[in-house]
Amino acid sequence: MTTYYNHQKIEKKWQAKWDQLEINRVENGKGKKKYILGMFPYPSGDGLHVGHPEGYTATDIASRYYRFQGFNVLQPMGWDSFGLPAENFAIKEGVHPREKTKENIKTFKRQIKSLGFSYDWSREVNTSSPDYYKWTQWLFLKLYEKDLAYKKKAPVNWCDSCKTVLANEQVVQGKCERCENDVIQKDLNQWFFKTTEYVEELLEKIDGLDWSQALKTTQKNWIGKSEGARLKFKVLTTDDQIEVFTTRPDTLFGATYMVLAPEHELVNKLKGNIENFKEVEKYIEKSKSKSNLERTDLNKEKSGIKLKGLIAINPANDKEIPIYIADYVLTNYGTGAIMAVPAHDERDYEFAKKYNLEIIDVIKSDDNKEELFTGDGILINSDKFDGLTSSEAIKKITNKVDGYLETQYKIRDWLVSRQRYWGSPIPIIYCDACGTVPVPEKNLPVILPDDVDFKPTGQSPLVDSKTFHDVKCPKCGDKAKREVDTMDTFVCSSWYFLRYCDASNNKEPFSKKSLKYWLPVDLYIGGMEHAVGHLIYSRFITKFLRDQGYLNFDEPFTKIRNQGLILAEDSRKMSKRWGNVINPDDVVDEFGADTLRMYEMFMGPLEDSKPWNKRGIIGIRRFLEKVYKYSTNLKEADKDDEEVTKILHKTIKKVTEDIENLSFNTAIASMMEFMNTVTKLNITKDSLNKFLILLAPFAPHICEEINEEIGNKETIFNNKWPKYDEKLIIDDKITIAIQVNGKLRDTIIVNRGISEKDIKKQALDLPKIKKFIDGNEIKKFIYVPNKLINLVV
RNA sequence: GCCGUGGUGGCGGAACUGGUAGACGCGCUGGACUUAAAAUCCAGUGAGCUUUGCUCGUGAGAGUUCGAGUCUCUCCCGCGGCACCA
Repeated sequence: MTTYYNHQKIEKKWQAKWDQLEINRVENGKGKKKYILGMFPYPSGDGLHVGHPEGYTATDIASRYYRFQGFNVLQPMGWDSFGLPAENFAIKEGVHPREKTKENIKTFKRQIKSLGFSYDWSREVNTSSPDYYKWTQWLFLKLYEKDLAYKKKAPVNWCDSCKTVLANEQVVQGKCERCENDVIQKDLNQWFFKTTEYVEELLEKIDGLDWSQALKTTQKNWIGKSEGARLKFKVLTTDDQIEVFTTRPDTLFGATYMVLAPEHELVNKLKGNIENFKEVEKYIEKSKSKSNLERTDLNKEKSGIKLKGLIAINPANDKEIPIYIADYVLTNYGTGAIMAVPAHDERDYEFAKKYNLEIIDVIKSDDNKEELFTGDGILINSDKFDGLTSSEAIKKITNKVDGYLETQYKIRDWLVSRQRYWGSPIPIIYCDACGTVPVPEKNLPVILPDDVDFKPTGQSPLVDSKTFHDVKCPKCGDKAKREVDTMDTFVCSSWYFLRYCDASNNKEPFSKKSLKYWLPVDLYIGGMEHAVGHLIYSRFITKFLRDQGYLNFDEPFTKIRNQGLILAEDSRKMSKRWGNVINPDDVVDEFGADTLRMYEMFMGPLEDSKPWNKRGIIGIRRFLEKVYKYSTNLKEADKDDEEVTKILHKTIKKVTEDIENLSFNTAIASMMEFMNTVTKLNITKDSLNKFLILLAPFAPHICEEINEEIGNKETIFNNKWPKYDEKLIIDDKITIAIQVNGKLRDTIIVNRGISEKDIKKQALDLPKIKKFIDGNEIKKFIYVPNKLINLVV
């Protein structure tokens, strides 16, 4: 490729100059603000992926644009640098995770810097540095103080390949998100954050946010609210009761049997009453051995076993009904037991058919005579409740049987402890005498020790560290032991956006004042994969800190956009396995950062996934060459002719609006149109300057270079964003489309504002139109001013 | 299954509240420059046909309308989320 401009030279030159001028440095509290944020990367050993520059270019364009508009813009960058890959690398290669992480960050930083993003690097954060994780530990202590961090023995997700527990959010389709190993359930004593404390607010406030519908529903589904009632069923000849949660108390008269989860405590408690306990035990063993995936496989036939000798009483009609256990009932949702209404629930219906159980219709379906009807309707066979609608009956029947209305959620508390090394230590000490004792704030940070063996054994490697593990109790001074688990890396990333506001504060995690000025984040761009993890956690932490008086807003991220995946040329995901990965370094080398930035923005809408196309990059490079060539050879006009003025103002308008809407692809298209128009013409230097400012957020290096070459003294980024004049965009001559019966037949050019009478006359005089009307009577004449005419004959 | 989202040339994609479908870019075709090529520049480029022009055309089918890529209904397909959640 011939190069008309030397991108390697000028991009380096301006990056150094901007650094030297510190033009991207921002101060707290100066004028109107924008906080524009891209999700900080995990600095992996593979280096930057072309997906990173996509989101980061988008935030950079927005940041530069708002600076041109006079805003004080915070656009920071940092490293989400704790985590498993560095530790696994350490196990394999014997390099300490700290060293490996340091090296990776260095590579990432070089790569990111080569793209010319306008970050304020003085605010760089690094979650694995003690200056940072000190405050992650502080956050833990604050949550602990308020009982929102607690330790509990519970069935948890365990990945036997990663040798650690996982949060629910890290289990995808029953598999470990990281290594795709089957996740198994284990009863372990683990630390949790009580996200459920804020569940109602987390759900409710989603609607008010400027997020994509997809993101909103994903998060709502994850929270999984359902409203229903809690009802109790007596178990005959015992003092026990079975509690169930149901969303359909209106169908209670149709409950013909009950089902317990195999793990339900009553099964063991009442084993003396169960005549076939041997068989039952066998069934329980069998379902325990099934993986999560098997158990939740929808296609499999339901199985279960009757608990012989146990009879429950339907509280609505005092009927005796049998009790089963079946693994289609989950132990960790609701009460782990259900009332089964086969006439009005698909699963119960299937089960009842298989085991020949009674089916009683209690809701009249509209018209169909099917046995199964799952909708709402009018009650029948329900004694005095007959004739009520479902919604009326829900309350009344619940009241009658002394139940109560209840809301259930799918979301669980956040499991935050991990049995691995490369994470923030949990600031807790266990003392035989005093119990669980939090590390006093003044003793933070609890430093991650070096005398450990990284080999994962299922216990945290910190267990082996003499310097770390054995400690004095802060309360009584006796021998005590530290908590050896570390925190989930998502704890670190749940508050990093706060730290940027005050990144070098060593007295507190952030000053209230700095948060008050910068937050909430005005625009947050990142991948959709964080919909249920990071974004829920950050919202939870924000609400918690608000309630503790540290900040004064409810939601951290007012507006989120999720950049789409960049696929490989073969439309598959880029992957080392397929050998189709594009390295941004190569693209920057060959075409330059400006070209890469603009190409990624030109590929399509930000939120769509789109395939890479090597040829497509050339189009952008050609465009930039054209701009460079044209600008540096410009024969200045004294005055712009009308056509130039018009296209310039049109372009200003389009680019301005498109940046605000993050429609970067069409903004670029309009700048190309501008160039296509003016290359044949001479324009004034003033107009050229304006155009260069429009382009500068997209291609900062080349615009800065041209700006200098055409004799402007100051950096282009000291300018104001150009304004457009709507009046100058309007054409005097306009093209009117002429349709006959809705079909385009001709167009005419007329003066703007022509009267309906005049244009009708002109239109009817057109030979083509005459031909189509052909003496027929005109039934209707439709005129859309300055646009079109439709003649109906 | 439920929820969300999308389906437009050879390709990536444009089209504001219904109003000239295919902007912009890639590719392709022809031409200029060149010994030649690359690069660059100019022209063309949805399909079909009986080619001054006409017909068809935005996943399929119906509807509303003077007029539908855009609105309504039914269906098909892709992508993403949840999924035996009671």
